[in-house]
Amino acid sequence: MDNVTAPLRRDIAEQVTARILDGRLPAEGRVNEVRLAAELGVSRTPLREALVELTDRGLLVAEPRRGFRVPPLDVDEARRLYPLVGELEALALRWTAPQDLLGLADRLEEQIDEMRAALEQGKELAALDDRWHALLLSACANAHLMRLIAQTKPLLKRYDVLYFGGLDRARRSIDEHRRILAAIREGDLTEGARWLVQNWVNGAAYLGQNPR
Amino acid sequence: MDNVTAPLRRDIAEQVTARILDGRLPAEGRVNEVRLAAELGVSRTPLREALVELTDRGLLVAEPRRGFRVPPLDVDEARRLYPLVGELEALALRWTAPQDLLGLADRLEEQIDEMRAALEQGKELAALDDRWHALLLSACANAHLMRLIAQTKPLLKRYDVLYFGGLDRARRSIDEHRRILAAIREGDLTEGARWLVQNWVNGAAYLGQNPR
DNA sequence: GAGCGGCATCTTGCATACAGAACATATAAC
DNA sequence: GTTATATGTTCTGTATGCAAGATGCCGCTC
Repeated sequence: MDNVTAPLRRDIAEQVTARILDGRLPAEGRVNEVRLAAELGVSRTPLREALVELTDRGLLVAEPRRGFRVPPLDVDEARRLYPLVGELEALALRWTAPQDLLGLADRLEEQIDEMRAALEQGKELAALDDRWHALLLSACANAHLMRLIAQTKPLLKRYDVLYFGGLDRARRSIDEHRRILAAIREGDLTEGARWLVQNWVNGAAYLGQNPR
Repeated sequence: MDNVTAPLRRDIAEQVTARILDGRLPAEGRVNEVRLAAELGVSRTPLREALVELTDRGLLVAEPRRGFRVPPLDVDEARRLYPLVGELEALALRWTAPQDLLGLADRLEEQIDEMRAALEQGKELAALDDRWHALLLSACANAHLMRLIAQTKPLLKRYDVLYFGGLDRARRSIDEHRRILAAIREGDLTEGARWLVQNWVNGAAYLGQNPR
């Protein structure tokens, strides 16, 4: 698919994103361009292009003459981000052709079964959950909406460390997925969208207390 | 407020955006970095940072080893963008504190009156319309949603040239604004959001035929 | 006349260089 | 002891340099 060599700033943006999400670039900390460039084995030029990109997505903030900073963790921000992603995904669901969704239904069900199995075995569900939502939205033709979703979701990952859902949350989420699937099979996308929003709003409900 | 000097890429991004919107950088055309940098009187480094930014916002596309291109005009894209902006603004309206909206009501009404006066004098309404929507959303506290809106709206401006609404559309739009304001005063944000979506969806309805 | 190959040129992508602003440390004044 | 100031260092923001891939032109072949 991608037969041409991707520009370096793409890799760099991913690596810097990973460092922000796992805390190697700590919240509130400033980004030292020369040091980071050295660690990544690249020069400052493509690094800065990547940093500009991440700034536009909200993963960094730029302060003139002071470079780039990792924004502070803010539970209030997280409580707003979960519903935002929920509404964006709901929109994408409502704007997907119902017959395309029906074509995905069997695979969506399979993945729900996999999640139940993983839950019983005590495995981590986050990756499976991401995959399910990605499949659900895979038929949405609104490229710009999909771009907004892709750019917003990483912001949430910063708060996964605060996330104390446990089994309770997992069971509830799987149940919500089943309801979304049922609504799709009945052709009621409005109902499906409602449960999709719920799925994300409930996610926010399981956020921990103020982290600082 | 902004007592520090803004980085050069901010100005450049604005100027390049202007050139895309008014056609000095034509659709389908490639961006020649050395020429554009010379015309703007800057070097390629901050120019490229600006181009990366605009690419992330969808105003440009990047092709590896071929630089940046202005994406083609696509009426289907426009027909999807108008409702998208509508839904985003509706979300912002629903997530604004009702009392804050009430505080804006008088000014919103004044601006509607200005628009009516401008309409009778045959003046251009686009700028007034932009200002009204900006005021309407000015109290929304969801920074990330506001960022998405700010990044998406410029994409629409590319299609203003295709826009043949005329007086009919203008009158209808002003009426929709009045209904939004009435809903705000009644405290019915759901109803206001519905009309706000309508306002944008109707905008798309006035798009011209296929441009190519 | 149409298609193809080779060569010169142009352009991008990345690396490096440099000037000025921000920062830190230490010294001086009170 | 605390605050202010001076100065050297660090870091960012922008400009410039360079190598490799893309583009275009010319002539050749059929």
